[in-house]
Order: sequence, then structure tokens, then C-alpha cells
Amino acid sequence: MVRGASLRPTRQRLALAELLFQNRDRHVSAEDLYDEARSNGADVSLATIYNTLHQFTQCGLLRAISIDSTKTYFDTNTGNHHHFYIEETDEVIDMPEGYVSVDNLPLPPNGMEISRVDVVVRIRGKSTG
Amino acid sequence: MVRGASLRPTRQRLALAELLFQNRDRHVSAEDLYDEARSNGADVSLATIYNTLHQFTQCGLLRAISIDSTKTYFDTNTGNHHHFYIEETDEVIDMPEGYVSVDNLPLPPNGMEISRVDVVVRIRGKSTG
DNA sequence: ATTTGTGCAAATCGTTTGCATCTGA
DNA sequence: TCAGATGCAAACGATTTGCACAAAT
Repeated sequence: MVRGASLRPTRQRLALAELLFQNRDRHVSAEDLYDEARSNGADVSLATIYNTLHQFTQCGLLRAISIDSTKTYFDTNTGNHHHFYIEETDEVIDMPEGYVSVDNLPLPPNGMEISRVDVVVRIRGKSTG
Repeated sequence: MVRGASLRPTRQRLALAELLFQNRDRHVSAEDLYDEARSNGADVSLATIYNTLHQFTQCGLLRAISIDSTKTYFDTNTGNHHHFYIEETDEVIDMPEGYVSVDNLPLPPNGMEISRVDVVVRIRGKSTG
């Protein structure tokens, strides 16, 4: 997988890939992955975490989502899907692929084309609001 | 307007409110507003800009949008509308209200309710991609 | 007079960078 | 060998905070 993206299969990248892709549909921040790697005995620096996350993103192995808060999350599901975002906890949940439809989009400004449509449904506990 | 939100109408808040609401549909970052205030002779500190933006947001005078990049933008249009986001320049453009429709939303997880649905259409120059 | 807001500078937090060292093809 | 990766610590940029001073009710 890593090799297929023409990245050198270094110890660190392989360790991180394993953590990331052993379960589908994960949303991790750099810090999350860092902690996880450490507690799994993988000796990886934070800088390498960031490098790797960005490289994986660039190769299409991950998708970056910046919904809110100051943190960037990386989604292991790169398919066409959208997200719930839990306001109280900053959690991100995938919606099943192909479920949501967005209609009646106005045309983009002249000379521009659509690169992606992101739908975020912000949710909260029923009593809280 | 400021008074209506049960905020004390201080010189700074009034100056910022004037800058913000004299044109509809603005998307400003704290830094933007800071520069603008200064060049208009309003003597406001950056800390106060942040305070004011957050207070206005809490009162429903503004809406915070955190689309990408590390910056938070504040939208003077608090109505039901969505955004284009120009990837190359970090610009945010309003779509006309009521245009877009989102259908087939899956139900939120148990005990949760939808607080808002945000649609961001990421666009880029036609040649760039 | 009392409460609330303001300004400054220092602190924080996520993220990036420079550079010396290491590692995989 | 040697381009490319890694780790560390320092740098960064947006935002926040603590605290003394000022302004609004």
C-alpha cells in the first residue's frame, strides 16, 4: 500500500499505516496518532507523524478534514461520503457513502470548477440546545 | 443592535459593529477586522477584536465558519445559506440563501439532534487541478 | 460604586521548519 | 552511495489569558 504510493516503506511509515488502516473509518488527529503509536511501542516523532499524514493525504490514502476546532483530522475513508460532527466533543462520524444528496448547487464563479462538496451535519445532545 | 443583544455599547463594540454590518455578507477573520479597524482610525486591540467577535457570535449577530486553513472566519450573514470556498486563496463566498437542498440525511445517533447543516463547495481554478 | 470591558504582553496550542543524523534502494 | 526520511528543538501563527486600568450602568 505504502509502496504503491511510491513512498519508501520505512519502519515508521509502515507502523503508522498499520495503525491507521487496520480499522476502517477512523478520524485521527496528529496528536491522536502520536499517542497511539507510542503506546503501541512504535518509536515515531511528532514531526514524522505530520509528514506521514500529509504524504498519505497527498497520495490519496487519507483525506484531511478540517471541520472545526483548531485541529485537523485525517479520515481513512477517502470515498464519497459526509460527516456528522458532535459539537460538544469534537467527534467526527462518517455518514454512509452515497446517502446524502446535495441539489441545486449554484454554478461556481467563472473559470472555477468544483473540487469537492463537503457536508457537515452538526449535532448535539437533545437537551443541550 | 449591540444594545439589543444586552451588550454594553462601548466605543469599540460600536465601531466594530459599524464596520461589520455596513455591508452585508462579509467574511472576516480577526486579523482582517483588526487591520480594517486600525485603518479606519478605530483604536481597538486584537484581544478586544477576538472578544467582540465571539460575543457577537454568541448573540447571533455573527456566525463562525471554520472551513479550512487555521483561521476562523466570521460571517455577517446568519441566515440559512452555504458557501463556496476557493482553495487557492482561502476566500469564502456566500451562496444565495435557500438555493441548495440537502436530502436523504441519515438520522443522527440516538439522543442527538441536528444543530446545523453546513455545505462547503470547494472550488479551484479550472486549469489548476 | 460596582460591574463589565479593554489593552498589553506573555502564554498556549497545533503545526511547521532547519538541520544534523540515519536508512533504504 | 546518496537521495530521501527521521528526530529534535526552536520557530510560527492564530488565538487565549492574566491582570491592571478605564469606562458604562
